[in-house]
Amino acid sequence: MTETARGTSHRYGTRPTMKDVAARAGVGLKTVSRVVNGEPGVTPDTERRVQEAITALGFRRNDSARVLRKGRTASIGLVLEDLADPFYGPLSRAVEEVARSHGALLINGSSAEDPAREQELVLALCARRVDGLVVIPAGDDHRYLAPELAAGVATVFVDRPAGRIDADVVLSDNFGGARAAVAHLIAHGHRRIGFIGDQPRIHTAKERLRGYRTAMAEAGLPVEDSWVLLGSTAPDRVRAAATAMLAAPEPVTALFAGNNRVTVTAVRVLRGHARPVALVGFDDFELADLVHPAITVVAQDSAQLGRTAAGLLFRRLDGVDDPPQRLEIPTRLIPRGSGEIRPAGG
Amino acid sequence: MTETARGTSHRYGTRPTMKDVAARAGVGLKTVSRVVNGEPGVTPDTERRVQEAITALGFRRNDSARVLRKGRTASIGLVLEDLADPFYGPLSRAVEEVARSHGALLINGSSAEDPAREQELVLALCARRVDGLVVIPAGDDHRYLAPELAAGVATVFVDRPAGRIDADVVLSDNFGGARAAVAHLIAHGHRRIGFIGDQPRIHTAKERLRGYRTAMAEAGLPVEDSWVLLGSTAPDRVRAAATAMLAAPEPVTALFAGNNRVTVTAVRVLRGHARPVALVGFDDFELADLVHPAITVVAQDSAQLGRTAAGLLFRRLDGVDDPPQRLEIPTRLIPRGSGEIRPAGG
DNA sequence: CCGGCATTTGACAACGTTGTCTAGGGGCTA
DNA sequence: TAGCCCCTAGACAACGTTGTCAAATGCCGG
Repeated sequence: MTETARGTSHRYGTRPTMKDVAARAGVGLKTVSRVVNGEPGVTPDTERRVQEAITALGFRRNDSARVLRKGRTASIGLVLEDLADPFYGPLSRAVEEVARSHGALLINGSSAEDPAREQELVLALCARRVDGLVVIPAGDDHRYLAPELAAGVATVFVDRPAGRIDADVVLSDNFGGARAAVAHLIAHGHRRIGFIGDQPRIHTAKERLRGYRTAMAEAGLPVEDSWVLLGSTAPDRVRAAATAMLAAPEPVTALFAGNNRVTVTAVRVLRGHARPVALVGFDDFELADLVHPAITVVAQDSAQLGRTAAGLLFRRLDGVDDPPQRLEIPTRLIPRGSGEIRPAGG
Repeated sequence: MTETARGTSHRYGTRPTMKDVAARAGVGLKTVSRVVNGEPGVTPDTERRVQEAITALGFRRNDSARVLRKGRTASIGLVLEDLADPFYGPLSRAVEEVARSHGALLINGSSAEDPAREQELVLALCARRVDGLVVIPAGDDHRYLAPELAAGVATVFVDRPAGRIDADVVLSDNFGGARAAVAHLIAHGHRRIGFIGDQPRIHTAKERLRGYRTAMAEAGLPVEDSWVLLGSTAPDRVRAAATAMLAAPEPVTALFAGNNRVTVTAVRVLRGHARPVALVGFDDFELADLVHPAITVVAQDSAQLGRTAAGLLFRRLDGVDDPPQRLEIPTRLIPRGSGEIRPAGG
């Protein structure tokens, strides 16, 4: 394509390197490196010549080569379920903010709740040699990460614990939050309370279910099988289940929704329902206070989860070598009205 | 630290390399490379030995070195304003999905609407040698990107056009959407319509303002200065402005909100207001239909924006070399009630 | 005026991978 | 059985950067 000597010029699509800059400035390679990295020991005059060459050629340091040489990438990976989920936006943003404050970039990927895809993503990030990982697990077996951990990839799990390996984890108080939510409904006179939650394979779903059952048991209330729906929270399925619970001969008088998607679907179902039905949802969401009645929720601070996890990650990267920690972020019951509805005829 | 011969063993914190694997399997370096990359020309028996060594050592290919050698990183960068904004979640997810289907990872960063930070991020991504960039511009001068574009970094701008350079861009029909929204209000009898929007420095805000003015002009209606608020859309500021517009001697009877944050604030203001006031918001948001009255909005399909932009980006990466394109994604007016309110006493 | 020291500069190897090229061995054909 | 070719395998250079070390220069004190 061109017979121009390498090192003096550069072809289209080929970026100029330090060698090119050095040749143009009439200095050595290492001097360019020094200027680019702001290292001392360069005459103002030399520095100016190099800077001019850099500008003229449009040189930009190749971080791949730098990484290869230095061993650190100054980037961390974030694997979560779905960026489009409003719960993860603030979390991701918080992680990014912490990364930024440490001069690191954030690479992220969505697992779509698929364990195989989670593993694929995590290993791809390890191949890029990210310095650390923040993972919201989709799967429940993370032994595949053991070699990476041993090799020094700092890893913090968020929202759900790692499976079958010992690692740092930052969780919400799912159990306590759920228990408080259901206790709240019971305190307002409800005895027949439905629960609609995610697949019990998922830690948060399991914990929230446990909170529900515990609150019921503590009040001496039975839980009928037909009051509990676990599994996919696809709107159609949730709608059908909620409708059935409300249409039963002895209908539930209140619903506890296991996550924000379920809550929204429940609101739509209840809207078309004759009798008032109480509702408490896990996860806060924007506008929960504008719906009528305003929705009582158990709020978790997803940004705080992200901030805490990223903070822990960078402590690890700074060399802190304590045994793996398990941090829990408290949840908060926000009464707004929908949970304070009393059972009809109660 | 250790006198173990390099190449046979590896120290803690040092990952095994192909050389280590080769030594352990008793084969040559290139053979390991062949196995790792699934290249042909390796005996099943040799391959097995290599695989065993890989597993035993926990080897994972170092993509930094690979990138350095091959020139392509199989990653693209996404720079947006704020991941926590619900508008960007689906967009980001869509871009990621397209990237994934092309075997690329997504690196993203938030500019926080700060041009300097946008530039910093973009250049950092270029230094990582991402293959391409999807940028939602915060600034209005992107000449700093010219050397990168010349070097072959494919770049697509989304939501707002690039400033002072010629590049691909994917936009929503902001003008048409705003015009339709305001025309909708006018059709329902409104003559005094307020507009609250972002800083006119931002392209979308400018276009929406233009749509508002055009619709008013087309109906032969004047626009008073006090009906228009531009600039920061901080809730307090928006609340004060909306309240003032409604409390004026000749108050506006309808509001057009320039983005979803403004809409939400407006809903809160109107909720506490005596007279019914019509409202149309730009951007759809979850639960807009559950608020009372349900909020009429101009919906833009942010996922479609992301998909289109990423699609265009990968076409570029595949070598398509047309002149820069400008694609426009249509918006859709979704009447839900709040825009159909007729002016009091009109 | 000379030795020694500090400062600036550059040559060179190394990081871990992949592309190219060549060597060696086994099977097939004439 | 000799010659050829194909298939497997490895040696080596190169990607662009940074760390190490040594050379060259200039300045100081004696």
